[in-house]
Amino acid sequence: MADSSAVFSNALRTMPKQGRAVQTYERLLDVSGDLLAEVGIERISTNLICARAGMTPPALYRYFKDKYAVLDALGRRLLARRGDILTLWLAEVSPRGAQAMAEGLGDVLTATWQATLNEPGGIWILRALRAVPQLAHVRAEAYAEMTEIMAAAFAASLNHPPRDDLWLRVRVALEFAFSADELLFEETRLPPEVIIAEATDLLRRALVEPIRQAATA
Amino acid sequence: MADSSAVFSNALRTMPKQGRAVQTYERLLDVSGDLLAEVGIERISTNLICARAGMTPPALYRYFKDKYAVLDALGRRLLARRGDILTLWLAEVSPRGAQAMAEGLGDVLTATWQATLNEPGGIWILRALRAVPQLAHVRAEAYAEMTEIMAAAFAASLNHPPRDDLWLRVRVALEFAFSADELLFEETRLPPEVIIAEATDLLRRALVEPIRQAATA
DNA sequence: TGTACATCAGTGAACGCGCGTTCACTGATGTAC
DNA sequence: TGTACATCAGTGAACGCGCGTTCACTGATGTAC
Repeated sequence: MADSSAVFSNALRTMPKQGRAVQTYERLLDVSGDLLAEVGIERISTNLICARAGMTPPALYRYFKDKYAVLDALGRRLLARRGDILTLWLAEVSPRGAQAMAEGLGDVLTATWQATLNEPGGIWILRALRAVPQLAHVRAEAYAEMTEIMAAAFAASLNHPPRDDLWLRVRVALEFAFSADELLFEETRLPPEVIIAEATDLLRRALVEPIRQAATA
Repeated sequence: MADSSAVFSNALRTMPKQGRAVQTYERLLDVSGDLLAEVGIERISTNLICARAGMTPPALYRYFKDKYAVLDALGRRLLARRGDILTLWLAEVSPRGAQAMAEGLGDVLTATWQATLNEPGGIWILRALRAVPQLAHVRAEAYAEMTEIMAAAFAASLNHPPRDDLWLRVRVALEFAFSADELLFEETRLPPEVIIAEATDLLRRALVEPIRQAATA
């Protein structure tokens, strides 16, 4: 499912070839995620990452061109996982029509949230991607791609509503949906199920129903 | 309108007293915003801010306890301006009922977006507030407060729908609404009016209509 | 209105520290015969 | 199956630079009489 050209940026130096190297590579990313949560984007450093990973700096620079390449790879890895969830879900549910999609909305929101929860520093990676100018394009491209996939799935499962309108509607809905993630991490006084239920309800009203109406009108 | 306890954090060292000092203080914040957009949150530095502002570091440390106090103040200033817009709008429109609020939704979205546009580095300030652990609470508190105000206005102008449900609905809607800002800055291929119209439509369906139904049911 | 003094606003120069990154190297793993 | 060699994976130690912050100071503004 994961397209390797999306997962690995060209900012990488050497691809890990041996099993041991792959472990090192993944470990550096995991540690980076943890540190992003602990010390934040403007305190994290390559030296710190290496120390925490039990390695020396040249080990990092073997795989990553520079500091931003680490964050770039970290972001792509998480976005690819989130993207896979959406793609899998669409493949499963979109042949069954808009009704099924409306009903499954809560599931996919939950699954996406869980993927971010399971990723070391998950939410902090998403936030860093937004806040660092050098990395913003990674998020932008991933979201544009997801919009494309989702709009195509909607168009296919309905009576072909106007293409551009649909694209924009899906784009806005996707942005709304992913901002629910943010809420889930921030608003910890409320149980996640309640927040997800609420967000799902809003999205259903906002996205799915209008499209169904447009299709049957 | 602006509550000074919200605008000025206690991380400030000395309050500016003379007119010249106020100018210096505001100038440091403006420059910080610009630099946030130019070099990003993890490249900005106190030395850089001072150099760009045509001052020396001790001038900055006269007013700000440390580097985070600058970003804290910068964030509070922008959030206060955005909050004022919401408060003013609610005061004007909420006495005229839910219908008027639904109709004015596009206006307040536009005004909030404009406020961020006019602020040096506006969108980058919002992003930085999210991405830096030490600052995240500033945004969280401001949004919680806005939710309170907005929920109160809705409750007052309707037949008192259940308090907790309403709070959550408004909280989610607010998060959605502010994520539209992000979209406006990111998706520059589309004209802003189109994005705002779309976001407004989704929010109307998501927030205002359900509450009206709940109130009349 | 002028002067003496107190307070406010900013400068010049530097501090120690950790940053991102690299050089020259050693040890571990895979491959050919 | 054993050995020789090539390639891959990582280490040790350090570099120059800019970071956040401070000390002791000078100049600008306000205030009392």
